[in-house]
Amino acid sequence: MGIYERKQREKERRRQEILSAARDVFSKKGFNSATMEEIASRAELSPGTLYLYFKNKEELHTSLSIDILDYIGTEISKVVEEDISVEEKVEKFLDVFIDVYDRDLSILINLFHLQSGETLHNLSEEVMGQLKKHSRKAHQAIVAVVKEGIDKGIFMEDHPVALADVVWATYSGVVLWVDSKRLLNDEKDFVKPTLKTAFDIVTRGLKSKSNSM
Amino acid sequence: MGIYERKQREKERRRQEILSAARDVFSKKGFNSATMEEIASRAELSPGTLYLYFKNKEELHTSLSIDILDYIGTEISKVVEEDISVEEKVEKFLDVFIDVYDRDLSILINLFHLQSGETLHNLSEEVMGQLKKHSRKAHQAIVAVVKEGIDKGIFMEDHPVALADVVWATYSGVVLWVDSKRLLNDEKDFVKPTLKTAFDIVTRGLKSKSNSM
Amino acid sequence: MGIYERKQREKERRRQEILSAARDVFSKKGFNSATMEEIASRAELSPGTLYLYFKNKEELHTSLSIDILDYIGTEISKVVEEDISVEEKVEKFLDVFIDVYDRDLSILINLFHLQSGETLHNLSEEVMGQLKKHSRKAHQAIVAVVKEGIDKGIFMEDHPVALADVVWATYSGVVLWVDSKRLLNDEKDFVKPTLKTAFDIVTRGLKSKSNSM
Amino acid sequence: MGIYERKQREKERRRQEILSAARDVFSKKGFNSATMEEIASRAELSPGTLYLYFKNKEELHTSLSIDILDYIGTEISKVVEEDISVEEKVEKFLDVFIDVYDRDLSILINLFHLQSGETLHNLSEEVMGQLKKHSRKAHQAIVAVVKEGIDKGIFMEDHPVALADVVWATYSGVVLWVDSKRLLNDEKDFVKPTLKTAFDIVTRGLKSKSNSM
DNA sequence: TATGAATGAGGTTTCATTCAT
DNA sequence: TATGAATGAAACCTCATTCAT
Repeated sequence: MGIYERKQREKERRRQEILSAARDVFSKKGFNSATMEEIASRAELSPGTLYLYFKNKEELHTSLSIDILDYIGTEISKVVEEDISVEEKVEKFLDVFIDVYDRDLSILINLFHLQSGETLHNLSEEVMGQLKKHSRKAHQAIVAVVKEGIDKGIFMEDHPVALADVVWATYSGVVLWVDSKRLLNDEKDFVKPTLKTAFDIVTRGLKSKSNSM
Repeated sequence: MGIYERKQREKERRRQEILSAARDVFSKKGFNSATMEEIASRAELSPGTLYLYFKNKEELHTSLSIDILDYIGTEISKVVEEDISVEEKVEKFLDVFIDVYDRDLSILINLFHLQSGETLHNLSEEVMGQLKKHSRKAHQAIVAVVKEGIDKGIFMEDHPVALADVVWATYSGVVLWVDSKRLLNDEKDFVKPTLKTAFDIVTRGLKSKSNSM
Repeated sequence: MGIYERKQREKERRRQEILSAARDVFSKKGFNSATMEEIASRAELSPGTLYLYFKNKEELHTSLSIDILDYIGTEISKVVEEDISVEEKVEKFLDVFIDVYDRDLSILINLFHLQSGETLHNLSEEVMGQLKKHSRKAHQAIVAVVKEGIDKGIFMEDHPVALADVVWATYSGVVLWVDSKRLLNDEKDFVKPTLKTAFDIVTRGLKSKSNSM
Repeated sequence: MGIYERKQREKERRRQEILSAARDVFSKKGFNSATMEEIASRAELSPGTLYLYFKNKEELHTSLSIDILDYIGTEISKVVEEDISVEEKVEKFLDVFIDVYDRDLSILINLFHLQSGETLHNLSEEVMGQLKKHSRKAHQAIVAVVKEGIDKGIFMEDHPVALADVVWATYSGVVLWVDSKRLLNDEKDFVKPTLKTAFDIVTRGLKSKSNSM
């Protein structure tokens, strides 16, 4: 391994340390209340160093979302290629979502909150591009499966992109909605069963072309 | 009209003016970038006056969400009592949602973003209570219709609260997701058709008790 | 009683109500943290009304000090005329001071804090004049007794004004110092015994002309 | 000198610069009218920097008092160990007090005003602790000398702590009282002669055990 | 590359005071 | 005389970001 490579690797490691510290702090405090100093201190670095790796606070925050989007995209894409039925694929999607939910709920919520007009400025072209790329990757995987379902005559014939949107929207909607119900009413967490119910309903809905309304 | 009544009415009018100004500014700038001074100036008032009507910035912001929640709850509740079929009621829900979407997208998005841990502090008991009250009202109306569907043997038998969650989650999920796709990819706004598709699928899913997977 | 007189009396009563409310609030909160609104509300008046009776917050506060100075001056002056020995008069001074201390420690402390450069501005000529008048009245009573002591050959011969200053300064010094010790160290209140000790020492010192250092 | 030491020293120097600027501004304007911005500007620093060295305005102000208390405590303690008579020690106390008075009257007054309930909040544990420490140090030195006087049969037998309180109270009382007379009546400053008179009287009082009242 | 002290703009909020009624 | 809604100045303090070392 050349000296350049070693340096690159070292740099990437440091970057990950910062992201990890940021994840902790953003999760605990939320975007506004989290301070760059606390993130730096948790990463055992000085504030200034953060800016060698990330353009600004916004971008550091977004990078976390990209990471999780990347994970979702990768896992979902794997499902597409598997040699199983369409129904099983949809069920595997659910597994991926539940897996992500378990990994880091707060970042997931951040991800859904990402695009509120307010947030999408200040991002560098590169970060913006990555966001798009990973977002599309996940979405297209879902589209592929929906298409397969249509092609095989299992799913209703409709615009597959819109159907994929529904799948994805249902996912994010359930996570946000149930989480907010929990916060508002001190109810216990029931995201997972609701996600299961939602996917059942949506899958049934997708399949019910024959006896549609 | 007594003098007390006139004063109350005047006070309420002023409150609405502030809310209106706040709506404009929050929509344009987002919560953080919006300043109390700008809101005050748009309402043609001094900054101090805002604090006679709202405890702080947070609460002013939340009051906007409460307004829209109130509207949703009221409109949806009306649907429940109407003398139409369950399927038509669900379609009317969709109309309400689309109506709200048309009225004020940005505040709607704010509403969905409201409950992110970070935000739920600093709210006075009263505002918090209202938030809960209106939120429940809307939800319970949906539950009522889902129950009616189950009772009439039209919808699959399942926990109706969870089913109502799915309906609501689908709604908020579609709005958020499609809006974010628009922002991210400069695509055109296709929230409404996607909402339509989503409600079709969910309604079919709910009805497909006989030929479930 | 004419209508004018009745009005005057009514006005004075209202003034006293405000002063009483102000005393409570200033005592509890201190000058800065006390708000005109709280004082008004406690006096069951509106904020604006306060300004019909007092030029500003500063002056309202000072009026309390004047009241207590007035009381001290009056009581001390009575002592001067009494037909008792000089030593007994000094002891009666102590009684007056302890009496005042018991009545309203916080206003007493305010009185001593009154003159900190920062405070003496903003006072109307009239209030300023009253402050001087009452302050002098008390002081001169002490001077008179000290002079009597000197004349009767009981007290050391020295500038009687300076001696009176010492008496007065000892009084205020003990109150402030012991009170601050209490606050700082959570000790119990021992102002009264220390005042007694202080007056003993000072009286002895005043009398010890024969065996001076 | 190591790099760490140099940094420490630099930091302390900066702290002193801020204290010095604060002293000027507080003296001129009083606590409330002084602004952090003016202090910063006089120290040729930005407002934010002040908060790197002091938690808040309150604490910056108190730190000035601690400095002067420290000085008093140190100087008075020196006197205790000297090989001179008790009477001379008391006279040296007076010198210390006059010295402090000359150095910085306004801060001295601040010191006496410090403990008025209103002020003792907002102080960090550390600052509070220092305040206590230095306050005690000075007081205990006086107690030691009073005890010595009692032991040597020079001073009256009484609770020495109370006697020391009287000494200290006399000092602060004279400074406050005479200063306020000056402000109120536009008289000239006669703190020093009055202090001298007061100490004479108190010392005589302390010594007059034999021919007490 | 890393530091971390310093920056300084700018926001929220308070509250004494005013004035139209 | 009394009201009390409105004012608006101004203050404290935070914290993302920079830059000399």
